[in-house]
Amino acid sequence: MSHSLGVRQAQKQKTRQALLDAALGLLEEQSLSSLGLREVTRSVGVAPTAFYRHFRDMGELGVALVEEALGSLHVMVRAILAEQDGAEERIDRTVAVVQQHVRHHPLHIRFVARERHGGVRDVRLAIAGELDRFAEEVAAALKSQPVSEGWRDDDVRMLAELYVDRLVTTAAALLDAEADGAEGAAEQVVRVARRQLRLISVGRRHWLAEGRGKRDTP
Amino acid sequence: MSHSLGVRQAQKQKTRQALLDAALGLLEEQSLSSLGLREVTRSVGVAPTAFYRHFRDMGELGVALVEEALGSLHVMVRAILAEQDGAEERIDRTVAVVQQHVRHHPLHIRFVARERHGGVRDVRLAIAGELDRFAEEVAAALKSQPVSEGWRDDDVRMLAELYVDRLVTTAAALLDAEADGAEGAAEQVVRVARRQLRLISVGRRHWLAEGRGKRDTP
DNA sequence: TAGTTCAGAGAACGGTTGTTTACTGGATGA
DNA sequence: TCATCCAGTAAACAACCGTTCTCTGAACTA
Repeated sequence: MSHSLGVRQAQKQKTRQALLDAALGLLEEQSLSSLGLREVTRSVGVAPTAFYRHFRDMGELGVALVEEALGSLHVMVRAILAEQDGAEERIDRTVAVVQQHVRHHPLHIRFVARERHGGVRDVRLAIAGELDRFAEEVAAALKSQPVSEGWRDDDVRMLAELYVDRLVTTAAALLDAEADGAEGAAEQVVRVARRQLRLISVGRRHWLAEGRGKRDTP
Repeated sequence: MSHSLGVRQAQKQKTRQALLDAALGLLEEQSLSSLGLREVTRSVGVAPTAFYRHFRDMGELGVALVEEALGSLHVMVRAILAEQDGAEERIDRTVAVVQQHVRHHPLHIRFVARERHGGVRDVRLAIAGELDRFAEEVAAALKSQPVSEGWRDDDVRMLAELYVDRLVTTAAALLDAEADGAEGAAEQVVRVARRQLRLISVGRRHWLAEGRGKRDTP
């Protein structure tokens, strides 16, 4: 893969990225369905009509932002689950990675949290699809752990979704905590998140002995 | 409390409610920050200026909608937690109540899910405050259960937040499931939610023996 | 009954929006 | 070198927005 993109294509991708960046910045304090095309182009410093050279409408830009924001999740899950430490340490590492991810990409996290149930259909679907893929990866990773021996596949999946939702919620809470002045707020969120994951982990270890059985083996 | 409201006040509250209802309906397919004042009044059939007799701006209407949507949560939690059945049956009842609540007030649920991280600050704060109160009630109810003996207060609170988040997430998922054609989708969401709550419940019962201790009693 | 209050109507304002149409001028490739 | 392509420009459009000001008439109060 050479860097031969041509001056033409290179410049185009440059302004395309500028549009994405400008939109992401403006979306810190409003939602996608209220963000205007002109607002974005004005922020970049190009003519309104230039927008159409890159996106059909704001919805399409939103979908592009989803890929940009959630594409890096996959390397993240691998980084976490590759570790061979104990469950306790892995939980701490997981929360730490989430916290540092929020610190490095606050706007992306904000965007996803906001538009996950937002007013633009295509964007909602894109986020749902991406989170679904993410949950599937987590499920695969969980399944290969010794603790999951004897688990039904859909139970593993159920657990994975529980984890994913918790991580997303934690990320959103961290964002609010770090934004809203209070000093120890972020640390408080981290501590609660750790204990919640730990409790889920405890439930996981006792699932087969106690949680199941009751319904399936009469 | 007599019904002496006066014809004047009665009529005013009537159109105020009409504005709220119309807004809630329009918010099914867009977010609050993109909903226009004129759009709402047009939907009701009154002049745009009449809006100001009831709300300063759309944000204020949004806050009113939050109270309307989340005010009924408190009777809900009491209804669920008042039951004296086993943990298993209580979980099934809880999910059933959530499902029926979603069916009866889909627009309210949609609104809360969407604006919880939406673009209007005051509305976000109102929702956060209401959910906080809700979590506090759940915590109080959990604390009075035998299983919580020996639990630290902030651990109970941590568990309560875990439950509340799960219920909110489940409600939103149910909404999407019932909207998006597929027949068994809602039932699938219900089954997963039940098992997730059950797993958390298992973790809860083994928390003191295994989850704690490790950190606090060396 | 006479005077006051006030929810809602009506018209007008300056400003912003998305989209169309026609254009320019530098990169591109034969 | 020269014709082609195409990212970005410029102007104009009708439609919509939030907000202000003035007015009306029915419900209130004294």
